[in-house]
Amino acid sequence: MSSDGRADFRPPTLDTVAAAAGVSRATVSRVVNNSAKVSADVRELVDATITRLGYVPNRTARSLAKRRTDSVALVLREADATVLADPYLAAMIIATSRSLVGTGVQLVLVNARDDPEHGTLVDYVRGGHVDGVLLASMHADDPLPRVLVEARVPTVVGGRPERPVPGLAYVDCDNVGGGRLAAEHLVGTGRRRIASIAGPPDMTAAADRLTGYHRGLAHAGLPIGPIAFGDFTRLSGERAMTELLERDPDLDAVFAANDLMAVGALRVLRAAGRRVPEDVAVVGYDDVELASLTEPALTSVHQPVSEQADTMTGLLLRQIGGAAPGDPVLLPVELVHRDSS
Amino acid sequence: MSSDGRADFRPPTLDTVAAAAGVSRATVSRVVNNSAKVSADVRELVDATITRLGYVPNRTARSLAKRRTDSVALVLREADATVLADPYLAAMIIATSRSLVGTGVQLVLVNARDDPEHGTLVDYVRGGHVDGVLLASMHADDPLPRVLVEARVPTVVGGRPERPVPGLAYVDCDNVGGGRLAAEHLVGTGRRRIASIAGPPDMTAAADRLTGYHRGLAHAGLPIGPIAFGDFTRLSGERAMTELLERDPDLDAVFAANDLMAVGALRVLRAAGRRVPEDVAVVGYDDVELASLTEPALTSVHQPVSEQADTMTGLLLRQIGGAAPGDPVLLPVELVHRDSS
DNA sequence: TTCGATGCTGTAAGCGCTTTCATCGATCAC
DNA sequence: GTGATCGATGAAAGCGCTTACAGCATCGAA
Repeated sequence: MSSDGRADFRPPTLDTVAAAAGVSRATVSRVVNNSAKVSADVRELVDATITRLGYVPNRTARSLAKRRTDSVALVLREADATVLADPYLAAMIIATSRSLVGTGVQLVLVNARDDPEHGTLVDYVRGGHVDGVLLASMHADDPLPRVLVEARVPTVVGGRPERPVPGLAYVDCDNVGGGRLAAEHLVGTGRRRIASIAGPPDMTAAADRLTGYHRGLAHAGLPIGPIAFGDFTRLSGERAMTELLERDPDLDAVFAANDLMAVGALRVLRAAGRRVPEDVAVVGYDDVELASLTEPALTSVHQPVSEQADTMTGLLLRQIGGAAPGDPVLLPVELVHRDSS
Repeated sequence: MSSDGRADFRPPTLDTVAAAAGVSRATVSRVVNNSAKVSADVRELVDATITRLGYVPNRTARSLAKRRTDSVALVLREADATVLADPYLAAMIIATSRSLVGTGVQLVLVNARDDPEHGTLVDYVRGGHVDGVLLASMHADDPLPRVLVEARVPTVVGGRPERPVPGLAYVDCDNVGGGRLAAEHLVGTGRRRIASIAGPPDMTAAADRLTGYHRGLAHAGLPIGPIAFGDFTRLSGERAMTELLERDPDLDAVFAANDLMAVGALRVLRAAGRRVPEDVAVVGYDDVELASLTEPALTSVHQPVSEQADTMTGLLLRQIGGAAPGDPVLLPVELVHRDSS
């Protein structure tokens, strides 16, 4: 009665197949792995037995024997759900998943900030359940990349780490260039009192965009307008925009460090009776799908998410294969002009 | 030279620790697993040795020995990126990830439609790299749930499967109720020529919403208005709305089976010179964040994503623990009234 | 005929961990 | 003092697979 529950069920193993086919385990293994040195008839026999028995190799056992799991972790370093709701991160997850298709490598999603102890993640990773780690959404003070490198875990970071870690590969988008692009665009369309909603200063992406934006203004000989900081959420964008309007009611443009905050700005501007783009031009960043759906549609700096994901997984897999980490990669961005500017 | 690459690096094992501490492997294992029968001083000694050596247990080996991986797969059955861009799915991924935090169970993300052969996924899952499977975004003809149940893989489906599979647990939201809610709301606000943008008929969520919508209209004694089908993408929503306007230029309301399509409808309506909600009321479905960001903000049927994810993982973990699959769960939905209706 | 290739196949030693079972003092009741 | 009991530890047998290495025909060349 209680003995036929699924707990007792055991799928066929290599031994089962070997016994049924009258060959050795090794031979079956060779057939399964398409190893060359098996005669045609034996291979056929074994194949037949495999399908007859419905045998499926046990990946865990294989991993143990080969010391390789064929899976990589994507770890997101964000504390709360609000930030995780950022469509850019979602896009990153999906893109990463897609770029792994066909490689036989599986994606393990790890939300690390949520772990009770900090050590857990490193232990997990070092515990050998994944061959390598993709790191996204990092903050400046994060010790993780260094720890991983020291533990000799193949690692690729999405975005530039705060300070260089020797032997750490990363793939960044040209945030400085993007910020500058935004500034130049606004200047180029005649705006002169440009404000900015910056992202959290502890994230290099945010800092770099701000730097680029400053350079763009400086290059045009314009003074740096008021700046308010947000945390990449829409709500923080609304707060920042409100603050900016108070500080300079006559501003004629605003550059937000991501689209979500730009959307917040759009709302506040509308509520304050400003017309976009007539009175105030708005430029966002990321170019998530949302940007094309707002009213007016948002001009935004496009990030090549898929390309970034592809590059990251490519570097990681090469590293897992034994190659050196390789140099940092910087991907170009471009401005997508829509109705808000 | 070439012999000190990372390929040759081997982290300490149980044996290493045992030898260093002068005890047996078994004892170290007991300490690591907090098994009770270890004397205090030995435990202390072993703990010290562990930290000194920086030992981390190898999860793969443990999995093999315990026949348990402590990870589950979330498989998404969608072919192309467009559909995967649906924020509802993204929310589902994040929510699932979050609901697993603290359980010690890892999430493996599998995008199954992309696999070259259809069999691969089943093999992967049966291959024992995961203890169970969460299935999302399923289509009617999908044989996967039945296959999984037959292979005795603990499985929980998100959404109602097309036809009942004995021994298959699923967690659905009340789509019939939601459709009805939408219809009643529109009727209740005086709309009489109500059209609908339905989702793909091969997904039960879409079909059920349509059913509920029909019932709501029937209950109010209203005729069923024109219906156009989309595939849950915004573009398909635009196409559908265009078609509906042609078929009935005087319609005064439209119910879309998800928010993305509702957004598409909003655009087309605006382009056609209809005011929302004055001329045409619009109701969406899912209540993703986007719904509150459109202009006008979208009335939508709210789906309890987090609750669904929590329930699914709960059921799955129980099932992995040996419990019976349990009865299907139906979660209630509610209408969130905003400006578009 | 003999020897060395050559090509398959089997043997067996791991991979690093868990867990049962046996062992061995120490403790206790009598 | 004796046997029963108990708690802590070790020995060893797996978990299911890979992969040297060895063995054994078979074949061609000398």
